[in-house]
Amino acid sequence: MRTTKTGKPVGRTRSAEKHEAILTAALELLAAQGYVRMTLDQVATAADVSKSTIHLRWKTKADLLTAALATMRMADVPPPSGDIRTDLLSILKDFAANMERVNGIALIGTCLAEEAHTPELITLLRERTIGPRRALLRQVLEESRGRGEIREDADLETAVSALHGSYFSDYMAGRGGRPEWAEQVVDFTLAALRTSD
Amino acid sequence: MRTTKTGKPVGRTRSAEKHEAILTAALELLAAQGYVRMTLDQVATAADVSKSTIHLRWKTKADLLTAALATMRMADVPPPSGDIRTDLLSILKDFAANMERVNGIALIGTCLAEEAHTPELITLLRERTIGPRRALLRQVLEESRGRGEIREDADLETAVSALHGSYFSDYMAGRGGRPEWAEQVVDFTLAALRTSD
Amino acid sequence: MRTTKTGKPVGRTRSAEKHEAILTAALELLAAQGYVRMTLDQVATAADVSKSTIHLRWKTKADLLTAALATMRMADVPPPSGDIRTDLLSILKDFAANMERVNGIALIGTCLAEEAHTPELITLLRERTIGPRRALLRQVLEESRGRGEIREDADLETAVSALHGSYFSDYMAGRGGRPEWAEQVVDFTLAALRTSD
Amino acid sequence: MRTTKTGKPVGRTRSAEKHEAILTAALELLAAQGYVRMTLDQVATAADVSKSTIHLRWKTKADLLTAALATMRMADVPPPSGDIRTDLLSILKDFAANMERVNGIALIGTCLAEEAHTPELITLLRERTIGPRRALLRQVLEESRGRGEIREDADLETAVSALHGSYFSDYMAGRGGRPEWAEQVVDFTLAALRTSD
DNA sequence: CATGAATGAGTCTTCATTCAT
DNA sequence: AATGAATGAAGACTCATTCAT
Repeated sequence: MRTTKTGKPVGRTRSAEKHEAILTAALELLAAQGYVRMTLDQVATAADVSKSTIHLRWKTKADLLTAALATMRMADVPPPSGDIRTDLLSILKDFAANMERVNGIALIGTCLAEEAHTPELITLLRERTIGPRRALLRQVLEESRGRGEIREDADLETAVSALHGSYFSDYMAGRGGRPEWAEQVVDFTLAALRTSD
Repeated sequence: MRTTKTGKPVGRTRSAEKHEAILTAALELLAAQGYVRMTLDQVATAADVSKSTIHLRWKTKADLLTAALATMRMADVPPPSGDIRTDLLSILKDFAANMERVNGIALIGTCLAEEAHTPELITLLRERTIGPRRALLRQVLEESRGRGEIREDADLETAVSALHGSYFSDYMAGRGGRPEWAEQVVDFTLAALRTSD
Repeated sequence: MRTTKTGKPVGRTRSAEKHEAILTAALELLAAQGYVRMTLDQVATAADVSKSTIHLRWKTKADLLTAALATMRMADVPPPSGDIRTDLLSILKDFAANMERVNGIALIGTCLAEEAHTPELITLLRERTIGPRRALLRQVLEESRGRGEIREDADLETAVSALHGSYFSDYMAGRGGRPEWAEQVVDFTLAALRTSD
Repeated sequence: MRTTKTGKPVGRTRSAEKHEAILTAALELLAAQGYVRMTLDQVATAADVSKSTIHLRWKTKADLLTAALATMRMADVPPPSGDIRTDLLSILKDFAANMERVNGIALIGTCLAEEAHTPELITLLRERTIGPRRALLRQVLEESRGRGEIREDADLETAVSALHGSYFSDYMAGRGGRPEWAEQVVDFTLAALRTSD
């Protein structure tokens, strides 16, 4: 963008509200409709913007949706308490809440389904949400191991996969949304990890 | 195949072949392209059939895909050996092989993404593949518990979710396809379940 | 196209009327609007056909217009009389009549303007109309030379260009459509060619 | 360039540069793309100006292109030598050179194709380039006739059309760009015009 | 004056579905 | 039963033009 000598941008400035409204609408519609079914018309209407305004900022539909996904970020998790059970629970409950808030299952479904055509989607999801979430879990486990609460030779990565993955297996099996889920999987995991004394 | 009273197959032999060819093509394309991207033209071409022939048997695209998904069945798993570790491994490895063979992740992604528009898809998947697979796992665990190898109060359903779900978490995290996966998650699970003595 | 054993085409047969109506409409609109301005909607409406029907037969707009141009053919010119002046006149008058009937100037203009983007157009025009027309003229000249009415060393190709080209120069100069044109250019040409004795 | 009474250039020097840059870019793009295909964005980019700056000076696309065409002028032809053959050749060669330099065929094609929608274009072309070029030719012929080298009753206008028009016929026939063209058509024309003695 | 944002109208093309043979 | 033609309803993207800064 060109600027004047004083650094002020020349011409009319791009509306930040519109920008955000578009991305928000796009993300919601992506979750609700899936990549292909979602139309730019819908986004334009939802964001109260003309279709051309969207194209002005993102050249293609794929670009828009990539940008929309890139805005996704994990919500903040309370700081670790030092108690492994408490901390794992708090991460998983936040995870579940997040998934429900943004219709995460559908979003993930779309990204998986689109992998062959638009691989950026699942990559972004991985970087922005899946990776960080798993990292949080792993960190709690490592610290606990540092405190000697967990067996030295425990396979923490597998523990993370169990904690995180059981959510999806449950959803697919039709037992998603159970409030006990977090407690159950945490206790199960701890049983596998704890130093046997 | 239907037969007449005399045992001779009814006239529409040719039709039955087409029937199957269509369903097979539809399933493959569903996994490869996703629900919306897959077109009836593609199915028709792949099945070497006219588009009208498809519509003759299934009124709509959704009907066809529902039928296609309904044909999915778990491949046969070797009979239980009685050793819990062996049996769980054999089930999980068969599961992973299956997923790769039919591009299962993409298929599941599509069904999840489409849940709002075509809920039959995920339902079918659940009934035909997810449910049975989980049932197999559960059965092995229960029998082992019957033999006293597993704690009486063990949460078997959560164990199943961990075994099954870790596959998805791994995939999403970009660590799918690892051959060690099955061993690792089985050993992790057994550590949680075994009677501590 | 697949056919039955008896050679009869299978399924509904493609309407020859529609086919022709589309091509006719396309050619007319091409002349009236030019390549880019002409829309498939206009063609569909003019031919009383759905847009999809057009796409069923021609994959793209360029394909359609190429096909439309390819249908162009010179109208029939009366058989040569043996008198050079009569024959040249008859060819040129037919040429002028044709040009007016199909709005040839606009058509040629479009093909020239599109040369960079759709070179097939001018090529087709050349093969179907310009080339044959010039060939007719040349043939009359050659036969006349054979009869000794024209100088042996006369540059017939240049004569053809003068006869044919003066039409365009006149049009561009704003003196198109003059009924005397043909006589004048023929007499001029003959003056250049005749054996001086 | 305009100047104040004191001879100092008027303030909008910068503006005048832009003005010219726009017109130049427009003319080039008109020849390269044709009326409809050429976009104001392309012009703006080529002229290093914003689209709005264009609209500030010309209300519509048609206005701009009309103005652009109006800037066209024949390049200067060397002063007549008094020898008819030499002078005709020099005019025609300059003509051909011009046509190639500005992609004149495409430009003319566009103007002809657009005649129905934007008749100003061909009118301008006629006034600025075709007319003057033909006038040059005619003048040489008339002077030659004045010197008695050409028959009194010769049809000079037709001669001009032959000289000028053969260029287009040749181009359309696929024999454009031949260096001999000018000589051939001049000699042909002179053969028709010369006083037979 | 000059710029960039914003937009509405329009265009080609695709596709599930219905018709005619 | 099976085929291919025909279609209406969309959808992504483009562009001349108008606004706001």
